[in-house]
Amino acid sequence: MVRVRFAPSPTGPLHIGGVRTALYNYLFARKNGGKMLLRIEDTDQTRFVPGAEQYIVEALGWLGIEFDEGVHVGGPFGPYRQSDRKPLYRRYAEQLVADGWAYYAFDTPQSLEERRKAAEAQKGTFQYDCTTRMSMENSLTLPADEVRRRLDEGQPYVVRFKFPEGVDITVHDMIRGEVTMNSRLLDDKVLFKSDGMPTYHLANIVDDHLMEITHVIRGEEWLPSAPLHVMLYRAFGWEDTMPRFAHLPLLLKPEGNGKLSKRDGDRLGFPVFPLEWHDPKSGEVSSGYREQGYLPQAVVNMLALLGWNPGTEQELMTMDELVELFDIEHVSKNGAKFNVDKARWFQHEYFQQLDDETVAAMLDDQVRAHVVEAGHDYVLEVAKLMKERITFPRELWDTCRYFFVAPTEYDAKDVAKRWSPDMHIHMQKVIDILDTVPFEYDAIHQALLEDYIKGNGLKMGSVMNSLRIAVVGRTVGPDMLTLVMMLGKDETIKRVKRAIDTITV
RNA sequence: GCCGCGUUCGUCUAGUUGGCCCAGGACGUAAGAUUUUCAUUCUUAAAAUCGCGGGUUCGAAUCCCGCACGCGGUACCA
Repeated sequence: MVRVRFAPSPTGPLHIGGVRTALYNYLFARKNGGKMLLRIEDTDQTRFVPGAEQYIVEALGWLGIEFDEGVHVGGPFGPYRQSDRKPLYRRYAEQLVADGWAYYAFDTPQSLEERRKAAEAQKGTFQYDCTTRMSMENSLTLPADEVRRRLDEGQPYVVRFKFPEGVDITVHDMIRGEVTMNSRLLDDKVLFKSDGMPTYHLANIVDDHLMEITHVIRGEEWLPSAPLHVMLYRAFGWEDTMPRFAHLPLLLKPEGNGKLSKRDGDRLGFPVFPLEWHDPKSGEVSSGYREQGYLPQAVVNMLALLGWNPGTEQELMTMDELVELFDIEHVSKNGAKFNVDKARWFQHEYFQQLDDETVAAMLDDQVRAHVVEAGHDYVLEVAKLMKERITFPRELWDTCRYFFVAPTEYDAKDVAKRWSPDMHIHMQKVIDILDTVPFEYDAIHQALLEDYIKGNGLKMGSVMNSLRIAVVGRTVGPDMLTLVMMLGKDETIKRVKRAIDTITV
């Protein structure tokens, strides 16, 4: 039975790279008929941000990434929040010490800092490892009774992993193959902090083991510490049930280099967060995909293809199709630069798939927000007609407004281009035609386009676009006569009259 | 510095066992068609000496070695 987990730290809003990690875990679980769980890794009390956990749950819910177990839905392996599991970790740390895999260290942050400074002064770096541990204050160098005494006195200590010297540790990564590192270069990582909380490394291994996780799919930033994790499984004697690892490539900035960071989003004009985030401390607001009007399916599809592809030329996939097609072996090894244009394209594609009724409802909301008087009952018709030129819901009002309110000003450039001095005469003729000819599409088409414009050798582009300026305010929009039919005779004539009176060339 | 990972059109990528690749698709860009306009749509084009340099081979993007560059890690953060 496949069991995977998404294990974010509640230190702020969920980054879009984290969302992708969650998505890949989800796709992998579903594809293999396994379980997906959400575990909150809040072992760093100093970085805890209120609301972050709720944000994570809400964001993933919005995107349709569902969990079988987790902090918000419960489950047989709970609790799923590491702070709620706090009492459990000390025992494991002590077991490691008892078995000789770890030791107590009493070095203060200041003394550690001094060692680092001293090393730096000699152009070296200090690392707490097999070469230095015997010159530090720990249970390896202190007499046993002294260690006992300090512990009994309640002196602050940490538990460090005692990396065996000179062993090659190989991590079998599902995406990268074998990655080998020598323990000589690895440092004695703190497993248990002086505040009584475990570090990521300890908590992660203990919980993954206890929760019977079979596959760990996480960001590439964890690859360097993967050997430590492998060693921990060995030290605990859990190597036979050790999960398989997959380290995902990072999401990079669109320009330049480097990891996509929280600041890049608004600077570059696209969100890096799924949902808008209001920082409780600074009050700073970061935009979110949802608030920008992105459809969750578009975000999911776009994210899925950033670092993975089905091996075919298919690019548009529903969540179900992604589940069906997903294959961790097809995840690429190199980092992917985030591309805003592609994100917009996905959004446009998915917006087009929306029901006319759905789009109409969105439009209706915006119309109500802008127009005081009621009386426009063709919202659905407008939605049908205008949908294809919309990417985001928020564009609805701006591109459709002339269906609901008459223009109050006329685009100067368009006027200069299309409204010739004799246009007042032609527009007056348009009014006459509308007034006398039966108000039907074909009849007006015949009278205006065929008989008047073509019959008199006038320029179609000039006259029709001037009419458009009069009715719309500028030279954009759908078929002119369709628009006129929708607005009705009176409203159209009113608008043309006003244009004649207002526009001076 | 040290360790690790990576490197195919501007971007995301196809290319899994070397020949069907003088490298395919998509986004974006350009041109054209359609539309009375704009957008949509459609067609076409430009765009990668496969990071560089060696090698192996009849033949390499694909295998080997070296180098360069980028990124990640190097915290009592995750």
